[in-house]
Amino acid sequence: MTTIYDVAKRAGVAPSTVSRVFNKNASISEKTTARVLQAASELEYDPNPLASALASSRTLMVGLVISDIQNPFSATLARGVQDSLERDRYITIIVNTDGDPDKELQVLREIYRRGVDGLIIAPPQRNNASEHNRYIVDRARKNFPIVTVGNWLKDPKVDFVTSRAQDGAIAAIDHLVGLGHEKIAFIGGHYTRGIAVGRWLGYQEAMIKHGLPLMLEWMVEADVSIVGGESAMACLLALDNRPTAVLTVNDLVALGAISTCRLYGLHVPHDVSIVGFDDIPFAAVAVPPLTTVAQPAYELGSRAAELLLRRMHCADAPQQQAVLDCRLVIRQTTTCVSSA
Amino acid sequence: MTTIYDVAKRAGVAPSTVSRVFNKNASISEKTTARVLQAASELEYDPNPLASALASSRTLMVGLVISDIQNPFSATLARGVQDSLERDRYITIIVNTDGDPDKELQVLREIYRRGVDGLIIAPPQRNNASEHNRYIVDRARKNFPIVTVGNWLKDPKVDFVTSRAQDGAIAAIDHLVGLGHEKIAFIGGHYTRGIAVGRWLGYQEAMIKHGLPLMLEWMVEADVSIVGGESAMACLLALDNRPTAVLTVNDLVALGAISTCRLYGLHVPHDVSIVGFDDIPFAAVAVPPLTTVAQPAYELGSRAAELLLRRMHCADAPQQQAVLDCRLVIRQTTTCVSSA
DNA sequence: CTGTTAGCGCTTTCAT
DNA sequence: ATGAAAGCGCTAACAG
Repeated sequence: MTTIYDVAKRAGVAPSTVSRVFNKNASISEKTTARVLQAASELEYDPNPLASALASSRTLMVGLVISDIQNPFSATLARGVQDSLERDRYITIIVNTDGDPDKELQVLREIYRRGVDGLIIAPPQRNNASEHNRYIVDRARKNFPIVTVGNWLKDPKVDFVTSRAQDGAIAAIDHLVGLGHEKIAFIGGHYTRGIAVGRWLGYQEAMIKHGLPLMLEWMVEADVSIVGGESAMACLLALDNRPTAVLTVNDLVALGAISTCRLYGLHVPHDVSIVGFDDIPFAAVAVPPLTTVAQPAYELGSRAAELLLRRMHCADAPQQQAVLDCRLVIRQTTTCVSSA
Repeated sequence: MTTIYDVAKRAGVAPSTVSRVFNKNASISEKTTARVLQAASELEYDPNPLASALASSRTLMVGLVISDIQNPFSATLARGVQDSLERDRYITIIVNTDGDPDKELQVLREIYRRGVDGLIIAPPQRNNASEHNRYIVDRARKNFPIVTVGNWLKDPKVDFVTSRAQDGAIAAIDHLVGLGHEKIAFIGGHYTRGIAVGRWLGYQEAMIKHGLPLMLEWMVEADVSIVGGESAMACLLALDNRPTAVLTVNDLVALGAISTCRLYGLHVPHDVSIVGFDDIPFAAVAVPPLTTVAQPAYELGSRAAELLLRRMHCADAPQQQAVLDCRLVIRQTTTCVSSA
């Protein structure tokens, strides 16, 4: 293991000079720089990140908190984060909360004490009074860089990026209404989850706008997974007053819902129209190809990373935010309401 | 920030004693332990992992090298790794290689110099003479804990876990032959990729076993993605002598292949039977539901983590390995060959 | 069972 | 522009 001292000795300079050369922050003469670099390469010197971290309290690590990496949306977002961050030599530590508030707080703590330089939380829990949101805001107020995705914690120290999911949901309902649907249900995530809120609101807003009834039995909470979609759809189909169309909180749920329809001998879209959310890669190759509200998952991640980088450079910059558009992708799970 | 010295002073003991209490490795009297713990909690002491890492060269971090977290198989495997590792307070650093050997070597280096305590590589490149495989084996021989998944580097210092993918591929071909197919193609990953090799071999072995021709034009390499499957299938369909069935290297490719079939007006399974590999969550809800060789992705990950943990505890344990079974899941993308 | 004493390898004032 | 020196907070011999 060759250290900064070895290099210093060989180059005939002080250790601090070597440090400066490698961190290119102070001004060092061309000549010295060259000598140091020469010595370093001869000795195959490789700076030790741990020592550096201890001395400077900068680790070049950032934490990414998501609910589950197995969700394609999260995975794509994670790639967006990682790809942007690695250009600046940061590594990303991904932790899963499984949507459990307790676990979220726990991983948040763990990752924070590990000394990450910043945090991306996608999405944070929704309840602003909750212990972990207080935890997050506390850190942010102490100038610890945090950006949230999909849900803003309403504190000027917390940067955030989000998509216009609410508008996306409205576009979906508009589309459905345009096809003649009036009995439109919504399968949402558990209401406490942050990222789903815009979808709930968009659904409700659009229904009201069109003068359609907001029926409690048509708004069902589900796990945001294939299985969750399956059982939620089963509930809907058990109703006397069945909806003719349903908007779902994400594509996984939509796929599950379609699967249940098939199980019940119902044809999608002729008997039931279904709209998903996210436009994960499988949406396009599903059968029928899924009509869905596309969210820019990768870009949400990369933008979050960019905001975080800027914040880490400059702790007292004004609050940052980025809001990206969603886009309704009409494929083949939606059609005119049947006259039956 | 309260340090180990603060706690030591308050408890009236030496710093090293405090350290011992927190690492529960040495024997400390009940009484002292209690006093230290008391003092620590009063001061809200939280050990600094960075300092600990520098002093002990143990970081409680392990690296997980995969090709792409967006592949559901990798994502599930990653959860298997993370869930097992976090019980022992390790964090997992996930890096993607995108199947690029250069990138693999680069991330391997980066992660290694960060001081991870061990490495899981899933899968490593196949070429044993390649620079990065030499790199891996070198580290392992110097007692750096490494376990590979899906491909063994043929060195006794490298532990590994794999699945009987070859048997799985054989079972798939047996199934197809049982349905009367003789013109069976294979869409594989790029041949240099590690994990795909067993599938190639299984396909070939089974074809030979059944006395069926191994035609070059029926063995096509593709990106292991939906898009890769789409174009590979297009190649197959452009052939004069079209296969009636195809085994694919994974479900993504299978889904892409099915999509292309539909585009060409071909019915799956009546015109073409398709078998996937992995049994990702989408396989079951695909239409038609995908016949596929299920791999225990999560368990591959968790077993890899277990082997790694053991290896990290005991550097000179004998070589470890775990081989898990695959299982053919027959759904609805395979049927008897049509007499047409 | 516990204390003393050196570091781990780098950064960072403070000088010059 | 560069050097000297004092840590960052913890661990690990070694000694007793």
